[in-house]
Amino acid sequence: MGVFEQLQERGLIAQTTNEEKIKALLNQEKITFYIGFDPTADSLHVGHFVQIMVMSHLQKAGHTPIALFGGGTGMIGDPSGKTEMRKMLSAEDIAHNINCFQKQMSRLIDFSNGKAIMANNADWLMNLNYVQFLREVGVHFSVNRMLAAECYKQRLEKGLSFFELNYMIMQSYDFLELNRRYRCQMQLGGDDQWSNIIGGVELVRRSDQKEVYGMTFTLLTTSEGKKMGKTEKGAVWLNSEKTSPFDFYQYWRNVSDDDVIKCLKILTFLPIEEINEYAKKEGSQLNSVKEVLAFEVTKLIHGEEEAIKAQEGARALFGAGVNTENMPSTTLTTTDFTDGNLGVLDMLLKVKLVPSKGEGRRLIEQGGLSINDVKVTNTAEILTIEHFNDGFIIVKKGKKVFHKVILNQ
RNA sequence: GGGAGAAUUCCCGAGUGGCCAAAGGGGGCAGACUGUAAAUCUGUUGCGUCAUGCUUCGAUGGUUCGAAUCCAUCUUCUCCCA
Repeated sequence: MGVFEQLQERGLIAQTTNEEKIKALLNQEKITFYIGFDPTADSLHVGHFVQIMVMSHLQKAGHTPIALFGGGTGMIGDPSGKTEMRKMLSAEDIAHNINCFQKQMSRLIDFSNGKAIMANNADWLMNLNYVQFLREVGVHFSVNRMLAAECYKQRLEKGLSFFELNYMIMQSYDFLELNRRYRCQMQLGGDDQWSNIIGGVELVRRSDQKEVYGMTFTLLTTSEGKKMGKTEKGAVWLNSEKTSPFDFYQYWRNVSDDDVIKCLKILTFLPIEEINEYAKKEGSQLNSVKEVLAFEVTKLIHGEEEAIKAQEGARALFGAGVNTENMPSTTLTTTDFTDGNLGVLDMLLKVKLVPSKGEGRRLIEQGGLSINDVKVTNTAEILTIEHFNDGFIIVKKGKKVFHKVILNQ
């Protein structure tokens, strides 16, 4: 089975510009392909993870990935599917973000010995001559067709600036440039990038008369159609400082039944046969499959050691034993106390379990807070140093959020 | 350049002088039920030493006993004409 079929079987492929040709290329030749990443934050998130998995699959099949960072396009921001214009990032932010991306990506992609390439489109976009660019590249684009593109429709209702309309052209130009520099033959991306990818494919054909290809993958959405990897607190990040391995693990541990198999296919390297076995399970049996998913995904991102820690931590909390070792924690010192006392509400606020005292109060009133397994009923409850005789207390918020509060005397 | 309209609490969206911390929905949080799932039901959702206190309705000033609601200026956005 070729790598194309593998990707297909895992449900990764959404659209292709020419399925037969791409299949032949991927299965029989060694090609160079690229995926673009917009440096809008200082960490990759789950959405990027899918792209990286695909890169990795293809790299293992002998192809050469180019990770293209949008240092230049990031100066504009992709309007696709957005209802509002993105706020502009400064050049310094972008450089910093790219740096962070590179570090994280190196975990999953082998960049040694030219097995993969990193590029930054700022290298060619920033020095473009406007008139020359319009003459060479601009002539190949039809505004009529661009406006008809699905991704701009939403924006047309709310207003779209010329500034943003150029995003597509710049991304297309990237393909042309990468084709010239690295003989890159294929662009991959999330399904929301389809319009932009086609733009590039057409530009290369018109400008250099070369045949190149594009392919998109399924966006990782929940069964309800929402983008996956978002929580109320924002995105689920791959950076352990922004999303702890424990929380990361818990995110996957808690996906809904309908999404488990899909996630296993897309986000892990488990053999498809094994996944198909899991897919036969039903009902509450699926619960254990979620554990597999959470473990595997955490292992890929944070390493096996962290994954084991997270798993043990979670099992201990939700199971019988009391293992508090790997729980998220906050350390307080005696200076956080006044005369050896600390109100529960203040404590909750200090460890950021709650954004305001009002919310903490409500939490307690509704019976959602326990300390060391004892339900807190009084909002005015005072914690003293004695509560920390073991050196810490276990705070449980709701059913799933555990936090260890350590006292550093 | 000319004309019309809009800006409300996390989001959508009511509210057009006091009864407005502001309807309703979404989302969030908590409780019940469960499988650390989904669905459902219930409560809750500006801040506070929470008993009548404080700060919110694009910004700044003004009118008034009293404004999210009226007036002026400004900012941003949408639409129509050029």
